[in-house]
Amino acid sequence: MTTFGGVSGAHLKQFIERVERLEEDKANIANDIREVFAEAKANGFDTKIMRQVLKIRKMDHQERSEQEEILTLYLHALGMVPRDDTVEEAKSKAI
Amino acid sequence: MTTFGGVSGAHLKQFIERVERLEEDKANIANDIREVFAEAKANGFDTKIMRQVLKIRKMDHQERSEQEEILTLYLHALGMVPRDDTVEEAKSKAI
Amino acid sequence: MTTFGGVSGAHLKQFIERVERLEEDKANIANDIREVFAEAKANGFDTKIMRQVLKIRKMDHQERSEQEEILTLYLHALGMVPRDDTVEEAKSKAI
Amino acid sequence: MTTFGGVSGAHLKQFIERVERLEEDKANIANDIREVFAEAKANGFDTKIMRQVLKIRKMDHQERSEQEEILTLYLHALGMVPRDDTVEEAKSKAI
DNA sequence: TCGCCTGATAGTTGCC
DNA sequence: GGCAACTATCAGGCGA
Repeated sequence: MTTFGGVSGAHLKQFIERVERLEEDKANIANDIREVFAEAKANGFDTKIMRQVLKIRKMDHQERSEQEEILTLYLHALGMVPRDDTVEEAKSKAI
Repeated sequence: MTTFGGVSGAHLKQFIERVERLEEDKANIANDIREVFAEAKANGFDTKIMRQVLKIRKMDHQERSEQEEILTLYLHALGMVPRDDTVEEAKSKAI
Repeated sequence: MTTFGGVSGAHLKQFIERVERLEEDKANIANDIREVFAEAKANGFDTKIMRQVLKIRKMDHQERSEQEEILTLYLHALGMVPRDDTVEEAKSKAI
Repeated sequence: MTTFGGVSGAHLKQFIERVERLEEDKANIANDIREVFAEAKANGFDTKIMRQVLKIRKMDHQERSEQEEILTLYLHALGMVPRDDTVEEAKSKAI
């Protein structure tokens, strides 16, 4: 294997190309999102407001995640290591 | 269908949720990219250099795209509306 | 000196106004640029092509900068901390 | 003079380079602004809040400009073509 | 002239 | 904690 200063060129190339493929996928999805907004706009929706809605919903989810995290902390503090389904159960009750 | 102020809630919800699903996919891919960098780092590669390599490769691609675009612009400016294969031909000569 | 909550109003005002003056200068230059484009357009030049030319020239400069940077990174990675004139020498050979 | 398809290369080059010089100036000013923020930060100011202050002041100016514009419109509508100092006088009274 | 759309800019998040 | 990449917002330019 070709190496320069102890660096494997082939191995490096693998990593570089994996990142490039993933970034291509990410760019494609970004395009898809743009298309959804365009379609919504064509249907008379205000994209700026849609973005605000998305932001608020995201914050809600984050808040919920933080609450779940706090719940887990409490359970640990109480010596009650939560099984996943316990947390699920607790969450469903909390809703 | 339920509407508020002439806005279809159901229709809007469709768009919002489509965007949310796509953004979730995008976030997952961003995570994958982070993991690839972490793995490369664990294999002794310098992520700073990797990022630089990626940046240069990206700029190369962009520059090629830009130059193809300006070629098309020139052809239009000269009244030579390019058929696709004409552009392909010109590009291959330019290389 | 007047302070509110330990914040010096006068001192803050100095900074704010310096930024505002600079932003005014920046806006003026943006206007100058617009005027140059308008003048070029009045002389029959296609501004779209001009912008494309500018973009490519900018990318050329950036790419050169990026490549110099990665050369420096590589030299460091190889334990060859570059003196400035060494880099200059290497770059001139690379050209 | 060299021309391609009726396009003067030399003339175009003049415009391109004028724009590039102006953009360089603009970039320099942007750097200056960044330095002012850095200096303010080093003096204990919160740059995020500073930016908000700047935004609010900018909106105030815009609001004032709009009011001046409306005043001018009214004066015209009344057959009173405003001399500049008249407007200045009216504005100072309005404050 | 108005609306769209792309490019510039400001803000946020993640990395070092 | 500072810095850089990325994202979202905004304004100017273009075409209908």
